[in-house]
Amino acid sequence: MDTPENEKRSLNFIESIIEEDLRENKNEGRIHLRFPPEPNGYLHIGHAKSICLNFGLAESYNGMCNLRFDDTNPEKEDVEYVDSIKEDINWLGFKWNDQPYFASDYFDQLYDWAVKLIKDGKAYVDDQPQELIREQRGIPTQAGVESPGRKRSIEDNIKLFEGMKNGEYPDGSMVLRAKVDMTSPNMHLRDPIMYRILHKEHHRTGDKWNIYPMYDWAHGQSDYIEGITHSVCTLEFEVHRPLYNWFLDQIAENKYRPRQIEFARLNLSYTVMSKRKLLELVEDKYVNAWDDPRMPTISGLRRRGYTAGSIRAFAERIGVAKRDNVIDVGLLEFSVREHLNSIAPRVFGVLNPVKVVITNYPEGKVEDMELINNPEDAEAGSRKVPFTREIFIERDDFMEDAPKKFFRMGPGREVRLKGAYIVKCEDFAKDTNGNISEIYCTYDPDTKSGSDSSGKKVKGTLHWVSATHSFNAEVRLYDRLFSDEDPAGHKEVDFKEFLNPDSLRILPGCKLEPSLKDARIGDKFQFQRLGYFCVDKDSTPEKMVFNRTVPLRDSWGKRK
RNA sequence: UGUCCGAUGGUGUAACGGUAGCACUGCAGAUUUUGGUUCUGCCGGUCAAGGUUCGAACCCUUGUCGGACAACCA
Repeated sequence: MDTPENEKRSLNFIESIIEEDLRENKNEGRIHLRFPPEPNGYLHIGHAKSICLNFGLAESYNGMCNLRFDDTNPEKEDVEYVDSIKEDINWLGFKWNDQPYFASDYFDQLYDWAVKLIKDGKAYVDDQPQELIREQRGIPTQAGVESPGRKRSIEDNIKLFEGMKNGEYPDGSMVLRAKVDMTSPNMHLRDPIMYRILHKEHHRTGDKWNIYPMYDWAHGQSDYIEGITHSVCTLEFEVHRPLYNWFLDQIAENKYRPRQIEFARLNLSYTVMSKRKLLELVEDKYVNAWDDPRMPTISGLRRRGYTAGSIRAFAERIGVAKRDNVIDVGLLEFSVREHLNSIAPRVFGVLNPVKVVITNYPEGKVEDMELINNPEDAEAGSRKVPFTREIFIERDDFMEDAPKKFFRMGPGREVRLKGAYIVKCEDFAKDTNGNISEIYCTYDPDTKSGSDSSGKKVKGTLHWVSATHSFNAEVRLYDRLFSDEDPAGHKEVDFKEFLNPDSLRILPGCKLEPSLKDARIGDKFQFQRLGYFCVDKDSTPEKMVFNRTVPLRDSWGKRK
C-alpha cells in the first residue's frame, strides 16, 4: 500500500507467463490476445470470465485484444449472435482492437496454406465414408490404421481438393486430412480433418465456399495471421495444443509463434453453462428468451439488473487457475449487492400490501416526508415521500401472535415507520377467510423523523407507502432456475428434471412510492428492506414491471 | 493396459525452498430510523506414503482421487 515498490502483487499463472515473456522480450515485447467466440449462441457468465481475462490482460500489460468470430461452421452460426456478442462485450465495458475480426476473412489464406501442405506431402484427400474414417482412427488406448488416401499422389490430391472447393462433390463425400501420425496416443494427431465439404451459405461469405475449415486448422492460423502472442482458451483444448503447434510449424515463415495457454472454465452452482443446454431451454420454452432474467447469459443478467461492474468484480474475485472449480452462485450475488449498495437509490415499495389506518391522523392531510436517497452516497440527496392517514405495509411485517424476537408490528406494539412517525398497533380486522384485512394504529406526533422529541426507542422500522399516493406495479421475483447444485452432473437424470418450478413468481399488485413513476427501463433501486430491483423492458406507461435482481441479505429470515 | 492436465479450510484463490494469507460462506459481538451497510472477533486447509534439503504446499518417486481426449462441432 504505502510501499508499492516492495509489494509484489500476486499473479495468476497466465500473468506469470506474460511477465516472463516480457522479461525475455519475446515477440519484441508485444502482448496481443484475442477473444474468439463462435457466433452460435448468446454469451454467458462463463464467457464473461474469459472476456474479463483476455481484455483485462491486454489492459494491464498495455497490449491489445482482438474480438474474433470463429465462424467456420455455417450450419450453426448466425448474425443474430454476432450482434448480441458485440453488444455484450461493449456493455461489459471492453474495447476490442480495431474492427471485429472473422475467421471467415481468412478462408482464402487458409486454402492456400492447405494447398501448400498438400504439396509438401503433409495433407491428403480422403474419400472414404465417414464411418470408416472414424473406425480407422482407433481408440485412445489403441493405435489407428492409415487411410489409403495417404498414398495418393500430390497431383491427384491437388486436383481432388480443387474439386472439393469448386463444389464438384456432394457433402460428406470427401475430406482433406493432415498427414501426422495415426499411431499417436493423442487422438487429435491421428490425421485430423482440415476441411469438410459443406454446400451451405455462410452468413458472411455467402455461397463462395463449398468447403469449410475445421477448428484446429482455422484457429491457430487465425492467431498467427493476427499476430496473437498469447492464445488463451479453456482446458478442453489442452490436448489440441500439439496439433495447434504442428500446424503452425507447417506454415510459419519465421520464429514467431502464438502460444496457446489453457485455463479452467467457470462452473457456477445451481446453473447449467453449456450453450447446447441453454439453447434447449430457450427453444423448448422452459424460459422466455435468451435474456430471460433467470438465464446465466450476459443479456439475462443485464436484464435481471446486474451491473457490468459487478460482473467484472466477480470475474476478478474468482481468479484464474487450471484446476476444476465450482463457484458458489452466492459469490455472484455478493458482487451485485456490493455494487448496487453503493449506487442504488433507496425507495419504498410494498410487495404484499396490507392496509394500515392511522386513526388519530387527520383525514385528507398529506405530509411530505424527507427521505435520504442513499446513505452510502452523500451526493445522492433526498426526496419527498407523501405520508397519509391510510398506508400500506408489508403483510409479513405484521403478526397477530408475534414472538419476542419479532421486532415488527403486532397488537399493542410500537414500530417506527421509516422517515415518518412511531405508530402503535391498537387493533386489526379480518376478512371472512380469516386473513388480516386492516390494521388500526395511532401515531405519536412527537416522533416525527428528524424532529423526534419523544425520546422513544423502538426495535423495528418498517417501510410503507401512502394508500392514496402509491401506484400499482408488477414485480417479478426470481429464484434459482435449478433446484440441484449440479443439474448437468447426473448421468441418469436429464438436467431439466431439476428445473425449479418456483423460479419465477409474478406479484401483480405491488404498491410503489410515487417517485418511481418516472423510472425508466433498466433503472436500478433498492426497495428498502427487500432487495435490489430494476425496471424491466416489459414495462408500459400503464403498467410498470420490476425485476428483483437479488434480495437483501436477511439474517432474520435465515434464523426463522 | 493409452496420452495429457490437475489436487491448499465448506467454496474459490495466494504463498515462486524460509511465519500457510486473502475473499465468499458460517458463527459471535458492536453500530444502525433498512433484521441492509459498516466494524471487530472466531471456526476452518496443504490428497497419501517415501525421498532430497538446515528447512518442502512448493523439488523428485510411487500411489490415490478428479478432469479432458475417440464430430466431417468449437
